[in-house]
Amino acid sequence: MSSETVYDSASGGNFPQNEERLIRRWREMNIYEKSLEKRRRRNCGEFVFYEGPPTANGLPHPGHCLTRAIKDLYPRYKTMKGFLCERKAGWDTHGLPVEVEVCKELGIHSKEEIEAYGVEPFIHHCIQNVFRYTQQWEELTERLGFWINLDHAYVTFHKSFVESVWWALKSLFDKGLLYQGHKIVWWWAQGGTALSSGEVGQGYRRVADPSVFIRFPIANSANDPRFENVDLLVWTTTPWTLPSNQFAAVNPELDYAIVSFIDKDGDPYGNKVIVAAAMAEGIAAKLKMKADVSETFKGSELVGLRYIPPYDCFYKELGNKQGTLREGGKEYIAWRVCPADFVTLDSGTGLVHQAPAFGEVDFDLLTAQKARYADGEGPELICAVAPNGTFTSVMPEYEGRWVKDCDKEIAQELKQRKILFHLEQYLHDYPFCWRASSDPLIQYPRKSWFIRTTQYKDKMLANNEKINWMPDHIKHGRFGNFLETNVDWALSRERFWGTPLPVWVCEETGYQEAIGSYDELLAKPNVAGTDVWRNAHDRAKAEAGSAWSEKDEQLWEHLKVHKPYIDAVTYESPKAPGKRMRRVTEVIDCWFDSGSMPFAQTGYPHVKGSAELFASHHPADFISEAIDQTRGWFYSQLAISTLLFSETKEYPHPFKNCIVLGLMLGEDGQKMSKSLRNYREPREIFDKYGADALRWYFYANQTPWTSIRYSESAIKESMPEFMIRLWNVCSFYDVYRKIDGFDPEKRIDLDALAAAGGDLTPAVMATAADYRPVKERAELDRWILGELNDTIDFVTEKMDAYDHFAACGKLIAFVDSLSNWYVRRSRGRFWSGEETVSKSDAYWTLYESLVTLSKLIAPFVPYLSERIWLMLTESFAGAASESVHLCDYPFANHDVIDRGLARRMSRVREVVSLGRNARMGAKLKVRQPLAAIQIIPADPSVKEEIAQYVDLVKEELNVKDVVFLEKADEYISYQVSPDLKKLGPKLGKRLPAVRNVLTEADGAALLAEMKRSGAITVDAAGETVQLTEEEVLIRLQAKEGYAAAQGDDCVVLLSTELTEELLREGRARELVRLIQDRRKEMGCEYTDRIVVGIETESDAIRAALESFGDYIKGETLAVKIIPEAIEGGEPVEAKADGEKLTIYVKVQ
RNA sequence: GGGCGUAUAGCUCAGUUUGGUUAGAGCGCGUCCCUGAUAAGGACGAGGUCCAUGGUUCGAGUCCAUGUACGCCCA
Repeated sequence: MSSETVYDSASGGNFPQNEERLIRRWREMNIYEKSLEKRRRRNCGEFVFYEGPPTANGLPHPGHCLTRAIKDLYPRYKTMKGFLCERKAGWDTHGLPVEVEVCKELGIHSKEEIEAYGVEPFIHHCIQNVFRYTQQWEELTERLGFWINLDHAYVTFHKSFVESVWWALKSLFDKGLLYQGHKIVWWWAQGGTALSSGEVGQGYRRVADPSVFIRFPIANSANDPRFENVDLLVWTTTPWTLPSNQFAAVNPELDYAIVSFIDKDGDPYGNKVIVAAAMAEGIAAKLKMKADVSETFKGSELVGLRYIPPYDCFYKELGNKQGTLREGGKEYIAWRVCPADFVTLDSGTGLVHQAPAFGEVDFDLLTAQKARYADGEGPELICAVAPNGTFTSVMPEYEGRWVKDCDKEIAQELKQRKILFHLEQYLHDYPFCWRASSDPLIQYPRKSWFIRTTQYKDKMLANNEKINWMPDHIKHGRFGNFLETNVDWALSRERFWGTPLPVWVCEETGYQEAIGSYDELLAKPNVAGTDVWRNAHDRAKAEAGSAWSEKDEQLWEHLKVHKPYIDAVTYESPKAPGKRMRRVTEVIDCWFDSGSMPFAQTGYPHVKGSAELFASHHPADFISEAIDQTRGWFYSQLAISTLLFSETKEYPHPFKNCIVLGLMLGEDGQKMSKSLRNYREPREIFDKYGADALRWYFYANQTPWTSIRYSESAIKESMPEFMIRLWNVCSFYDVYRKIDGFDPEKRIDLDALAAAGGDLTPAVMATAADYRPVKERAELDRWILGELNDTIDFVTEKMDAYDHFAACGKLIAFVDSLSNWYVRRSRGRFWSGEETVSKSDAYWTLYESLVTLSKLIAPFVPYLSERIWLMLTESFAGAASESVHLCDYPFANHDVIDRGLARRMSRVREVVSLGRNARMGAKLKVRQPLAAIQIIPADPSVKEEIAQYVDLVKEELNVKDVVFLEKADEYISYQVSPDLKKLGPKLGKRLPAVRNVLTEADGAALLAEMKRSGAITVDAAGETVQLTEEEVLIRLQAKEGYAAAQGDDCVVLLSTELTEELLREGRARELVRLIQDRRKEMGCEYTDRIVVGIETESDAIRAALESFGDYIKGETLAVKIIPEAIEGGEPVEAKADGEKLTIYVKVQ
C-alpha cells in the first residue's frame, strides 16, 4: 500500500474511510508490536496496566467504548513518554449471565432442568456461548483503536487461570480465611435454587400479607417487678417464621413504654404490653381502644429480658440452656431481648421478632450474639422449614405443608391461644420468582463458603488510603464506606459454570483440604475419576474425526478443571482409611475470578516465568472502569490482593491510580438498554464519524466521572472545533506546499533523521539549510511556536496527572490559535510568489507545528494523528518513522516560550476583537476600509505592546491608520474600583464603605489625584484610608454615541467617516469577492489564471475598477479585466454595494 | 431505609491556583461578517435569583448546616 492512499488528502476529510485503511496498515505492519519492541530494546521502565475483563456474554455498546477509549489513552501516552506498557486483554467468561443465556437458547430454566439436560452438555454450551461474543468484542476493540494484545488474552475459564485462582483460594484456606457458614438467600423453594439480587429485583409485586401482632410473655419478670404480667408485643408479616423465632430485638436508644390498652367498656385488653412509646397511640387507634401508658424507659433497659416464644418446638429443649460468655459469666442462648440499631418506628411495635433463618438482618443478629459466647456454647441457627419450603417434623401439625399456606391457620391458632394481639392485612412489595410468577420467594439459610475479609478490614482501609482515586471522593466516599461496612465475602455459588471451589471433603470425617492445582490433585493418594474426563475427551475426538484440531485439544485441556469432570475426581482420605475425599459441589463467585486477574493472568505461581512477570507487574500503575465496579472489580481486586499480599507488598496494591468513570446513559437519559433501543450501535458511529470522533468526544467533552448522556449530535458537534479545524490546517499546508514545492525531505538531512529513529524532532528539522533559528523569525512564527511548546508542557503535566479533559481543552485552544490566527494571519506569506526567507520561515513554522501536534495528539486520536504524520512524512523514503505511534512524545523547548510575546499577542487579538465589535455596532462591514481606529489604553504598557503590531491590526480591521489617544475624556469615562483580593485582608469591615466612595467618586478626578500624589485618600466611615496604585483597578467605559468597544485593557474607537476613496476601495474588494466566488463555482485550480469581464452601468463600479484594477487582478490571479463581455465566459448577474453588474470569468 | 454523587444559559457541560469585582465554552436561537485551507471559519446579541433556606465572612457558584429533586450503589 502506498502512503498516497494512506492519508489521501485529495479525498477530503473522510475520516471513517481513512481509519479503515489505517487499521489494515497497522495490522499489516505490526505497529502496535513495534511500539512495544522499541521500548523493550531501550530497556524502558514499565507502565503497568490491567485490563478489567469485560463479561463476554453480551454485545458491546457505547458505554464499553468509553471505558475502552480511556483505557487506551494512558497506555498510548505512557508508551510515547518512554515506558514499556504491555497490554494484555482479558475475558470474564464465567457466571450466571452465561448460564442464563444458554438456558434461553435451550429453552430451560431451573437448576433441575439443567441437571436433567445434563451438566456436561450444558457446560459445553456455555463455552460456545462465550466464544461467540468474544469475536464481536475483538472487532470493536480494533475498530476503536484500542491497542491491546488480544491474541494472548487471559481467559477466566482457562486451566492456568483457574489454577491460579485455586492457588489463591488454597492460600486463604490454609490461613483459615476460607470457611463454611450460612448465608440467607432469596430462595425459590419450588425450584430449589437461590436467586441473584438482579433476578429478585425483577419479581417484586404488591401483595397483601397477614400482619400479626403477637404477645411474647416475659419469663423472668421476678427480676424486676415492673415487668410482672407484662408481655412484649412484636409484629411480623410472616407468621410462618414464628416457630423459628430466636430473639426479640429492640433499639436501645428508643423510648419504650408499658401500656395498658383499654377497650370501649373500660376493660383492659389482656396483659399490659411493652411497645415503643411513639407507637402506642397508633396501635390503640388500630384497636379502637385507649392506650394507658404507665411507665417509659429506654430500650436498653429491656435488653436481656427473657420471654416465652409462641411455639415450643425448639424452646422445650433449649429454653433453659445457657452458654459461657467470652467476657465471663453465663447467659441464656436464646429467647431474650437483644439490642439492634435497625429497629425503627416506621411500622410495627418497635419490637421485632427475630427468625435468623429467614432474614438477613436477623441472621446478622444471631451471628453477633454467637460471637459473644465461647466456641460451641452460643446459639445455633434453628429452622423449622425444609429447603422445599414446607414445615419439617419439628412442627408435626403443619409438617409437609408449604409455609405460606399455613399463615392463616397459624394466626387462628395463636388467636385461640390468646397470644395473637391483633391481625390485619398489610400491603407491601414482595418478591416472586421471575420464571414462575405464582411462587413467592422466601429468605432461607443455605450452607455457603465465605472469605474472612472482615479480618483484613483495617489493612484494606490502609491499602485504600494509598490509592489515587479519580475523582477523589471515591476513596472516602463510596469505596471507603463500603470497606468500613465490610462483611465476609460470600464466595460460593450453587451453580455449574464457574471456577470450581477447590475444596475436597472426607466423606467419613468431614475433614477438608484445599487443592492448589490440577497436578497437586493428581499427586494425591489413590486418585480416581480422571477417566470421566479422559473418556469424554476420547469420545469427542472420535466423533470429530479429521475435524479435530489443536484448538479442540486445548479446549478439552481447560475442561479438566471444570464441572462435571472435576467433580468426578476423588482421592483417598488421609483421615479415614478406605474412604474418599470428594470435592464440594459449589463453584465460586466470578468476581473472585476477575479480582484474581493481577496474578492469574500469567498463571501465577504455577506457570513457568509467571513469578518474574508477577513481580514486575504488580501493582498496576493504572486501571479504569465505570463506577458500577466499586463493589465489583475494584473491591474484588483490593480484597484479594490485601488478603494475599499484605505481608509482602507495600501499599497500594494491586493498583495505584484509578479513574472511575461515570455511567453512560442512553439518548433518553435512561440506563442503556437493548430493549429500549435508546442508543446506537457503535458500528454506526464508526461508519458515520469515525472512531476518533467518538474518542475525542469522550475525552474532551466532560470530566470522565460525569455520567454521559449518549448523543449522536454531541459526537458530531465535537468534531469541528478540533478534528475538522486541524484537518483544514493540514489541507491548507498540503495544497500550498505542493504549489510552492516546499519539500522538507529534500532539505532535511535524512541521515540525521534516520539516526533519530525516524522521529522528526525540531533538532532534525534544524538540519535543513533554510530552517532558521526560531529567535530570528517573525513575531507571529515565534508566537505560535511558543504556544506550541507551552501546549506541550501543559498537556504533559495534565496527562501525568491523569487529567485528559484539561489536556484536551489546551489542545483545542492551540488548534484554534493555529488555524484562526497563525494561518489566517500568515496566508499572505504562503501566497507570495517569490521565494523569501519569510515564506520559508512560515512553511517551517507550520510544518513543525503540525509534526509536533501529530505526536501530541497521537494518544487521543490515533487515526487522525497517523494520517497527518504520514502526510507530512510521505516523501521521506523510509527515513521517517513509519508511524507516529512509534515516535516519542514531544518535549517542550522552553527557550521558545516567550510569556511576554504571548501576552502581547493576546492583547492584540483582543484589540482586533474590539474593533470588529465596534464595526458591528456601527454597521460597517470589514470589507469597507476605514480611515483609522483610535485605541485608548487603560495603561501605558498597553500602548507600548500594541504599537509593535499596528500593521497587523490595520490589516485585520481593514483600517488605514491606528492612533493612540492618551487623553480621551471626551469619549470615555473612568471607573476606579478597589482590588478586593488585596484590600480585603487590609481593610476588613471598612471595605464596603471604601468601595462605595470609589464607585460614587469621579473616576477621572481620582486618576488625576493618583497621578499627582501616587495614592488616593479616601474617607470611609470616618476614617481616612490611603490606596496605592496597586490596590485599585481602573476600568474604561466608552461614552454613548461613539462607534466604540471596551475591553479590559483598552477602548477601541472607530473613525466612521467614509471618503470617496475609501468607498471605491470597498467596492473593489466587493468585486474581488464576486470574482473569487466565480472561480470557486467554476472549479478553478488554485493556480489557474483567468480573464475577467465586467459590464456595468454604474460609475461607482467603473471608478473602483479604474483605481484598483491591479489590486483586483493580483488578488484573483486575473491576467486582465475588461469592461465588456468575454467570449466564452458565462454572464453572471451580481450586485456590488447595491450597484448592478454582470461578471464574465474565463480560464485563460 | 442507608451510603455516595449531581443540581450553573433552551440543551450538554466547564468553573482553575484551597472565597474576590462583569460566572464561562460548545450546540441551538437571533443579527451579521468573512471565504481560493475549510464536513468551513469569525464577530456580536439575547438568554443565569449558579436548586432552596439558613450560617460563617468585609465578600459565597465556591466553605458549613438543613431541606428538595434526580441518579447510582446497597438494603
